[in-house]
Amino acid sequence: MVYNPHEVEKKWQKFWVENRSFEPEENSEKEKKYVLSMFPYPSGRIHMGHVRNYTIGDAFARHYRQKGFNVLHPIGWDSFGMPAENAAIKNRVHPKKWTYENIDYMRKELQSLGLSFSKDREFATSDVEYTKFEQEFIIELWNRKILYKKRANLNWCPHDLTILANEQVIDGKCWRCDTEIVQKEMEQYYLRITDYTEELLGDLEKLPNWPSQVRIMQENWIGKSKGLKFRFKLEEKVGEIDNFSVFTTRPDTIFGVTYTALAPEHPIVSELLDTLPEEKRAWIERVRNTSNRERAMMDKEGIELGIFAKHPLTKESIPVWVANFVLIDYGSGAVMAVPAHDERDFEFAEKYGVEKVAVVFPKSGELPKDKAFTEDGILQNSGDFSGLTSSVARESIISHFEANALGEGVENYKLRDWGISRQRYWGAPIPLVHCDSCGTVPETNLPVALPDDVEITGEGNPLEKHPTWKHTTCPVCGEDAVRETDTLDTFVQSSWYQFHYTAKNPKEEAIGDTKYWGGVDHYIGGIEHAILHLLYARFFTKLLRDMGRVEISEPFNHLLTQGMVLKDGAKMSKSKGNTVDPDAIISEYGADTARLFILFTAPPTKELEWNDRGVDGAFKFLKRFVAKSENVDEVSEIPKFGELSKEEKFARRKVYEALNRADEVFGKSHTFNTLIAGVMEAINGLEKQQNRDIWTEGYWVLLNILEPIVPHIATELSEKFFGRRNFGIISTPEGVLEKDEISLGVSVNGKKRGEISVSPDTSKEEILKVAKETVHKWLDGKNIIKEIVVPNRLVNLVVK
RNA sequence: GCGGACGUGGUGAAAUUGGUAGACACGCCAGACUUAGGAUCUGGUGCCUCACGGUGUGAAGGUUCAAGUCCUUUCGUCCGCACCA
Repeated sequence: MVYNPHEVEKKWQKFWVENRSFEPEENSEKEKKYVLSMFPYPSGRIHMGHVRNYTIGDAFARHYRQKGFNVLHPIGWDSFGMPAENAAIKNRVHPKKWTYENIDYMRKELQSLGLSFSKDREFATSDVEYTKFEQEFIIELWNRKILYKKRANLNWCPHDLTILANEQVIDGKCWRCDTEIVQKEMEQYYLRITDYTEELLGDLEKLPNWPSQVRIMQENWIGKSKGLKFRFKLEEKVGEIDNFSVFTTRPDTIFGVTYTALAPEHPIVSELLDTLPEEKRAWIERVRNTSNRERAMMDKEGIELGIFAKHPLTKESIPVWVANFVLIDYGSGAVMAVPAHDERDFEFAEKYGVEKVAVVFPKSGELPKDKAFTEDGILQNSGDFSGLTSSVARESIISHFEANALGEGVENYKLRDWGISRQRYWGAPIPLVHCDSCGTVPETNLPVALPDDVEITGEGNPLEKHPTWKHTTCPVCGEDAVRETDTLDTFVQSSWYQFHYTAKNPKEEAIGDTKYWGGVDHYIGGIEHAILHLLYARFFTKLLRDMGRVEISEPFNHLLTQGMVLKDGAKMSKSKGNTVDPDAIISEYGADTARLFILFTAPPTKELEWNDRGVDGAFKFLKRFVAKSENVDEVSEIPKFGELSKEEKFARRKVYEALNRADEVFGKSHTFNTLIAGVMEAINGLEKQQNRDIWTEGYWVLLNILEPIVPHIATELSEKFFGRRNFGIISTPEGVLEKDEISLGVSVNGKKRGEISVSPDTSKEEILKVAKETVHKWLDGKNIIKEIVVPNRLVNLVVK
């Protein structure tokens, strides 16, 4: 038989579509498996990263179907977002048209890979039905006060009249028009993710099947730190304000405070602004207009406000500064500064000649002169706390503050509330209406759909500029009112899409039977989503749970983060010109070759270096495998065997070892490369013998193993020889894995000196006898002082 | 700076978790069969050595009968976060 991938692949892809082969069963008694690869953004064409992502997921899905599970393996489209608007600007094509044409094209591309997706459950997040369900959630979140409005500083491009995300600001300039970005205070919508901080942090421990790397990244992102929060009383009131609070993780250094510093946005600064000399005011304004990211690159700078606060313990007078390194949205936007024990404070104090007071000293050695001593040590010059170690002092000082009502031990987090409004057209409208008499109220007539007749120029928000869209009536009082023109961050859509797939009709139901389908059993995607998407989806799951919509707290039971696909050592990208087009590979070699290469070349979590020769090797393997079918007979069950030769037994053993490895690989290690290697070993074993029954049995089993990996050719061969009866659970015959003879390495003093072959039931004494004969040359004239026999492994003789 | 991962042949990688290092492939070498086929098949292939043998998992130590695997130090590569008080 000659391998003709294109014919075979076309045939089975057609068959699968016509037979609706991959729809999950309803009301099934079977155990479920939910396999999901992260859905793609419909950018136009699939790339090798997609091929890898969906091949891995498909292998899981097909494996579990064979094992008798009811498998949900869906696909959808993350179809809102900026690229559609950029395409609209560049090519004067409507975002909707561009998006849905891309989806149609990419759907065909994915189909050509033979992926076993449910057709019924496919949807795009820009579908108006999806928008409607999402808006219902958003309104409930608004009513529950999880969604709220607040003013905040944002990156504003004065030319394009739009807010930019941090990653769209390049060197302080707009990525599109190169205009200097300013910070603009605007009203934005936020989701109160900080209400769930502790749960998001604590539940990471309930995710043992997530890579620890991802859990650690989320933990760092949440950024919990423990410390002391206390107030500095101002010596004179500023307006109505007579104090400000600070947070420190180093209460043990509190006697070393020589100044305090406020963020430029701090209320005290705003209150004093008009009274300050022109140059100081200008400096504050300038820093306020600088993004956090840029502030981080600036030198430490500040100005003295001319006001003083009282140290809570020493009662000394402490000057109050404004500094560019103090962030308004962490802690309370103010810090106590200890230049002797903090690098930033040190740098600042050096620059402005502020005094440094050392209060923590190293347990051994000298205090450094040219830098801050930031490690723990022993306290001195610290009143009653002198002599304590830093860690003890931290506890005692916090207790002292609490006992005297001066402050309290608190936990602080880096995680901020999630800003979800975007001033863009191609997104889900926030379904709120602003009414002069009723305030901001939810729209009752959902969905709030996007208007089609828009002009997209990149300047301003097209919804804002639309002549009629935003004008509506108040759903409460019926008077004229204005729609919210912000749309939702696209991460909102991808935070709950995994539940939408459980709906058997995605147009009618937001969420289906999650009692049955529960969380995703295998979630596969790129490590680049380690924080944002995966954190937001975890958050949204908890929200939906609290709204009574799902029964679970975590959406993804098992997470597999795939490595990147590289070419010539670098990530494939158009700008580098090192891309490999999946369509070209499929038309040259077929989908099965592409799938086999991708799974064989590297374990899925590692980077995969694309290698044309390797692809060729995968193709050759399939060709050779198909050619070997000449040794196989058509049967409807596995042949039975009597006495077998050594080679025949070896071949059978290799075949069943591969079968057992399949369970290990799909269930635990996910190293498909070793599974394929096992299949290759089995074929090499089969080739060393001529028994047609052994070949037939081997083919029966190996096709079963290979079907999740190379489904088209495996199904074709299975149909031809076995009527596809071999796609199910195959048990391992008793004794087939046993060896007649085992080989043991023989070492003397840990160095390998020989090898022996014995039958597995050979006694330890006999093994030692043979071993000693084999390596007698190394034993002559020496005394054996220890004999170690490791069953099935080796013999080690220790001599002197 | 902080956090994490990883260093094994010419290349991609294995190694049942402390037990015969380099499975399985790619490449390369030799041969066979062919005559234009994406060829195929057989054998060989860590390094040094004609060989006996020696040596070998980034480097250096250590623990152990035994270390790619555990510990210490060190060098290098990659990733994430980064003025978080």
